[in-house]
Amino acid sequence: MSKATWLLKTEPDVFSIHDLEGAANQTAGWDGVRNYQARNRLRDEIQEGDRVLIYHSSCAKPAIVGEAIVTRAAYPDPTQFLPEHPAYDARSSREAPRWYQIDVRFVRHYSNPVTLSQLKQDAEFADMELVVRPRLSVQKVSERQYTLVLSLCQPMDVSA
DNA sequence: GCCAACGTTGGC
DNA sequence: GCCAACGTTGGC
Repeated sequence: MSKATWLLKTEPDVFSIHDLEGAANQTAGWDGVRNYQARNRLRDEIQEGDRVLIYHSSCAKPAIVGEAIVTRAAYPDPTQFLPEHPAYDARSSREAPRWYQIDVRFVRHYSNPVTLSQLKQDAEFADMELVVRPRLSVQKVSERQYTLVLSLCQPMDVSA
């Protein structure tokens, strides 16, 4: 199975790529997803070893800010069982969990985050989910789109 | 803070 | 199962 690429959105005020980098083992559970389509992708499609682009939303400069890697495939999101937690779901149960999460590990920051504004201006990204369906929090990224993101996220390196 | 887009809920 | 009401997201 070849490695797939995903884009995960997060609000940096709540959990940023810097928080991921600073976490134990630079690894964190991607919890709190409460949308069925996003849940289905987490649960059914994302595999250990897949590549993840981290996107910062609801902030001054919405952008793809770096990369992570999936270190654990889907398992029940424990926050759904915690009554005090904002992501608690009274309709879920440990016998029939409703929500799932994955674990991701920090890989790197982009020296030049790729902004939403850039993506919108570039016709190459016209069919990217981030542009077409911006509210979905777990998005697929094609190989071509990933390659294009790479070409934008760092200064030109002629020695490479 | 506004508001458009869109997901979810619940009455019927 | 439809659809109106309502809630949330997230760019601007």
